[in-house]
Amino acid sequence: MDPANEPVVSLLNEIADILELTGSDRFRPIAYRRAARTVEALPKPISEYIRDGTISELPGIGEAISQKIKEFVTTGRLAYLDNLKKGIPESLLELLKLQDLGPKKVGRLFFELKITNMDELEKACLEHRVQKLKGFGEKTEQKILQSIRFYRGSRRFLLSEGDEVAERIIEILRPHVSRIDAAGSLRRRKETVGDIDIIASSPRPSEVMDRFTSIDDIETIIAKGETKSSILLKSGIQVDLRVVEDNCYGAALLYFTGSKDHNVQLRNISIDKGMKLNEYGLFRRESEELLSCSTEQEIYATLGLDYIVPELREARGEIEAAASRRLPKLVELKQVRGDLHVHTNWSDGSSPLEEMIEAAKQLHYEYIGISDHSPSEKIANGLSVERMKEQIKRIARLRDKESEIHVLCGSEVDILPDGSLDYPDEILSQLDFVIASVHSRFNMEKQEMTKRLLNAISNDYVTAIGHPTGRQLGRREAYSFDADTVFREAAEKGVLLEINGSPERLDLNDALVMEASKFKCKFLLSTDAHHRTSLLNMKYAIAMARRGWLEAEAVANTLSFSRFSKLLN
DNA sequence: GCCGTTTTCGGCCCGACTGTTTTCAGTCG
Repeated sequence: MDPANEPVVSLLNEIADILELTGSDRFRPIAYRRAARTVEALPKPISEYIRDGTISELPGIGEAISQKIKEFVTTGRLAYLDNLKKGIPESLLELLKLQDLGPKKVGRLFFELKITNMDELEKACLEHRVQKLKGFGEKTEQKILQSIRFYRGSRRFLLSEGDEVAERIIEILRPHVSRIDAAGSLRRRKETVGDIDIIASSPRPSEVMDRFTSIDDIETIIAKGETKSSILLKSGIQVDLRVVEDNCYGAALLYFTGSKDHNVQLRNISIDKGMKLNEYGLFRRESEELLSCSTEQEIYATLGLDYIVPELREARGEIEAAASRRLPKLVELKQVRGDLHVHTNWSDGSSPLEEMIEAAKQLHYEYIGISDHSPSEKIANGLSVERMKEQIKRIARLRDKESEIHVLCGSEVDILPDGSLDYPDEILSQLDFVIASVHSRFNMEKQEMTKRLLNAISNDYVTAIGHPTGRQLGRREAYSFDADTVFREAAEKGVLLEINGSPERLDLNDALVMEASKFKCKFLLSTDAHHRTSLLNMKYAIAMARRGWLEAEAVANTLSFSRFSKLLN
């Protein structure tokens, strides 16, 4: 999400929360939440949509909500919300984030027990006052206490962390199932995952559930049923398992892959066509006759749609594209022919040059580019001019010996605060390529940072901008810069934009890839590997590229070496 | 509050699981 939009997303969600608590029309909060999701997915600050008058064209944002956003953005306040909040303590809303506590229950806790915040709720549970309320009981009270503990330690997880957990659990369950896959946001390759959804088919579901709920690092079993169970692992990550009959596996996989908005759109199309879609299949609405369910492909086809890969299922126009046969032919991992953002133990990597080259050969790459750090990165043992010259010679010798792979010598060169580069032209001119990155002064003013990046782009030696926003998931926000201006200039000058596949970066992300594509930018997929095994992280760069609707044509390192090297000159 | 190849008004995805009920409301995904 563009950091500038965060307050608007919170605003819309807060309105939805209060509307739910006070329990008026049940669809109004849904509308606000949908609008919040739309704003969250925007690649640019909402103020730009207000300025060019396109705000009310955004899905789920109509006249009323766009007026409210305008008021909030221009004045920093919203009279409607101030009014709504009267009599509702701010701290009450946080209780809605607790698992198994929704607006109805929170409302009753507030009105009947005068509970206004998490600590008071915890106390009331410990004193067994909550179980005395009608409709609440002993178990509810225990669940609330558990939810509070979970909430206090919860966070979203990196896609790579999710992969690791899912792969392990799938291996444990595999002997008991016919088919099994990770679904949900993990399968859609979102940059972070909140929990893990696994879907399986088996003739003996209870056996699968028994195995699942006896995995050794379980903190608690949240729910256990014949077809659906949830566990919380000690690591804090929740895993949901759904077991279905094998003949309807496709329908279940489709349903549990989401996204929610994509599913809603599919269901609406089904209704329009006199059909009904649920996790058991696609049915004729009147007769309940089963039309299709065994594979996702078949279900999309029955709905008159081309197959939509999971990475695109975000309700960003993919359904319209599928209906009119205009889906992009997305770039694939096997089309990537080289990796240029690779560190070695010359700077802060942990593998020697030779090992990185060897690892690239095992991936059947045609080329690999070495790009250690420049002098300013003292903490990363950046290469001085002298050491850089030495590495250039060393790589030249290795290159001559190599018959299987082309070895390029480049550098990840710091973009200094004024936008100049961290090596003199004498060095830059000897390098095969330059990835220019910002590693310092992240808190510059937007205008200044934009100028800094534009300066770097205007340098003739620069091949690509590395991790263009500088964000690190869960740790550091993106620095502020005018993305459109930078993208336009990069496209103009033929400077590539990196899609950095390092799991804590994923930079550019999907939304910014889509935005940059509007300016016809070209991209460089890379891993920023600091160890030979990290070259495998190319799959995460691919994930962002595919979620950003990229075709191979827009990705420079899908080119053969001869064409790629022409691009470098 | 949003939205429209049957609608500018009347809909708005749909089923599983849990706990507290004794037939169902609340919550979740």
